[in-house]
Amino acid sequence: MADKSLVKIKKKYHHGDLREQLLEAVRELVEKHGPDSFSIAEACRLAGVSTAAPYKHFKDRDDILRCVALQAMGRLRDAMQAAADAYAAGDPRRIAALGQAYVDFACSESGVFRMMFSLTEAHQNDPDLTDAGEKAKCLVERLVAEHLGRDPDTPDVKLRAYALHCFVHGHSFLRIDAKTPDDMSAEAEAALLRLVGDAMLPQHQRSGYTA
Amino acid sequence: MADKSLVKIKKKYHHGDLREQLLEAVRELVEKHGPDSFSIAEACRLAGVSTAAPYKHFKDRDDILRCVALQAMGRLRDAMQAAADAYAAGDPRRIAALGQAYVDFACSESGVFRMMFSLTEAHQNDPDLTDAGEKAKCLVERLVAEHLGRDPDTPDVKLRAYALHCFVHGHSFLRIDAKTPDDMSAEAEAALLRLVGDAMLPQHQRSGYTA
DNA sequence: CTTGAAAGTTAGCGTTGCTTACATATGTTT
DNA sequence: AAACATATGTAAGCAACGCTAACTTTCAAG
Repeated sequence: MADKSLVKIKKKYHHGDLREQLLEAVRELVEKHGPDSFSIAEACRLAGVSTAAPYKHFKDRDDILRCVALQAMGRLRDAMQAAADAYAAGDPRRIAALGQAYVDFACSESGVFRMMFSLTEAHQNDPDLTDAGEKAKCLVERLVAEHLGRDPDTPDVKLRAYALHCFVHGHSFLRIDAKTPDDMSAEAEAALLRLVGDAMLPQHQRSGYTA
Repeated sequence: MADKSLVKIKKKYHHGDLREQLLEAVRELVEKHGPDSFSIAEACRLAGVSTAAPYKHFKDRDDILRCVALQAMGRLRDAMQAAADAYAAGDPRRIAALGQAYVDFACSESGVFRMMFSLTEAHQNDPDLTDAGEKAKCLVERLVAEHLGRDPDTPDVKLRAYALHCFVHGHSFLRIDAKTPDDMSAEAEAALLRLVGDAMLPQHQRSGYTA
């Protein structure tokens, strides 16, 4: 019997760590039941706490989702950074690894990934979220610029970085929606990333790497 | 005072056209309040009907969303077909127009577009929806094959068609999430589509067209 | 006409998000 | 140690929601 929940139910009157435990509970529920059909009440039951308790730590439902999304963006950015760090500057595999990290995150946390991009208008203008998004964009632009051997502020570099983002973003969504052709294999996916990388980053082809 | 609702409230006991009017009401509400925060009850109020009435026409909430999504996919496909038909076979602008139609649909109906791709697992395996998706995919593959002067069943053609789909899909999502760089202008968007088209469809560059 | 199906209604159940009022634990001050 | 302020929990309750059951109205076929 696999109970993989990381949420500990409380023992004492004061939970001690309810805020984090609630976020974790919501994360698990979003992952299990999808972003729409989760309820605060269910998360409370998971944490063994009354349904009014969350409102000592969060403003409302949207605030909880905002925090979960914020944590997720942090994890995504860390994963991308780690993937990029695995290769030296100038190595063309660096960009592919970055994209692969993005896709892998979407697949392994499809619920929260979908949630991150289905937030209400109230969330759209949230400074924390837009900030995290901006940082991720800069990361990609820096790597693309480095890869092309150009300045990150060039319009063309920004456009190419954005195009790559569009691609991995779209592919991520199509994958978790199971709309990718005949359940694409890992090899086919790697080939796809390579094809797009080669097509969008001309420098790629002239380098000495072949992997 | 602009009341753009197309929903007519009922006059007689028997509405006469409740099913379609409900779908229209839901479409408007999804567009106005987002895919998550709409309620059947509100749609009923719009149509001037009791909250129990919808269940004579639909199984449940998910069934309603399924039908709205199905109609939307029809509209999307029509728009893509029309865009493609605007140019002769072999004209490179054809593919760009196809992509532009996809993006335009996403922008003009961002609510339902988002909804189409945030359906529950129950929807994922719905034959009608997967069927509509399959048809759209074939349309793209046919045009890409035609454009490359190759057979639509080539793995490479399918891969390139899928890559293009990923790109426009991702761009659409990023646009309606207002995550596109500095509110990209129409010209910049056209340049983007051209860049990606040129990069992904080598034949493009060798053709005589310059637009 | 009668009658039966189709398509509405009202009433109500259980769940949800959230608020208010109250209870309990913790830490600081005196 | 006593007392208070603060943080954090509970209990009870409201309005809205999705959905069902049972009843009523309309319409069309026989």
